[in-house]
Amino acid sequence: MGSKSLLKNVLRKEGLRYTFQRQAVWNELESSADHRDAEDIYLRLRQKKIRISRATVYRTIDILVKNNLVRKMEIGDGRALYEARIGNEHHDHMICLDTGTITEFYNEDLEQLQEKIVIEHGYVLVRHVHQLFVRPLKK
Amino acid sequence: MGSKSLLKNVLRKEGLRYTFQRQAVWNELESSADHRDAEDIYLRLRQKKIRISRATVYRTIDILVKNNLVRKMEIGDGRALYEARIGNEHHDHMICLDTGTITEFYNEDLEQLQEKIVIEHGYVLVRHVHQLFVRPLKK
DNA sequence: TTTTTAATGAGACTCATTCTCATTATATGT
DNA sequence: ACATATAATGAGAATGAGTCTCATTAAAAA
Repeated sequence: MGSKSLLKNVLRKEGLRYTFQRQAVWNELESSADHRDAEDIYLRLRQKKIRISRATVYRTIDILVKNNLVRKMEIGDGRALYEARIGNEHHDHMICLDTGTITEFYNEDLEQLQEKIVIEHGYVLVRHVHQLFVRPLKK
Repeated sequence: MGSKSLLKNVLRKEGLRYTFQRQAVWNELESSADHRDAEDIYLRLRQKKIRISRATVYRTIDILVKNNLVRKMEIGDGRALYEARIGNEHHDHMICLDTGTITEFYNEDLEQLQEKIVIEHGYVLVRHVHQLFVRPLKK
């Protein structure tokens, strides 16, 4: 409900129409905290008997990303993963090379340091990508 | 010369043969400090009348990346850019959204903070991706 | 309701990268 | 040196994520 009007507001603000396909994509992303790729969302919706095409999934995700409802992360294997931003403050990712496990982290000092570095170079920070590729610490 | 034996050593260590195509790719990357993509390297080599195929360029780059002679960075538009690591300490990148200018930066505090965060989560840091997307600071 | 115009779907297309496999070249053993 | 075994290469086909086209469908304005 709240999320329904959230999407509606975004679409209205952008002068776009509210369709059940757009709602379905948003529901799908919003209903799990996972990092999912476009194909995965497409297949799950089809599985749920929702009539939608790949093109619409991609087009809708673009709208959601542009309006900060969804965050995009490129994992380096050619795919992009998406996660809803709902009740989900900013964080970065730690990716385990052994298991593929993705751990979210947030560190205020890190955030401030980035801002500082950028300003020293005469820029303002718009967004950043910060991924730590790790392995389990063995004793 | 020094870089010739550098490559030879890497290939020997990996049990791979030394070929002029592999040398050519390494020369190309090593001779400029730029961030280049595979197609760019391929075209430049062909232009220099060196007989090589795209497949070999990609295959060679993989070897160089795996052996830390070259660093790979994904810029988010589907391509990957490469830069030689020679005489080139670790650094991260600041990418200007207005001009596409890539500025390298390095900050020791940042590096240490990353290590600390990772260890707190029970991991060791293997590598990281840190890109700051920025815009010029207007007065 | 009717009308206008945006959104959708199916599949063609793009573009970076990877794969295949017949041919070529390296390096090892003699 | 020379033959031989086998790794590397090249040409182009294949892949795969994502984008585009355009005829059809459906919002929502009137």
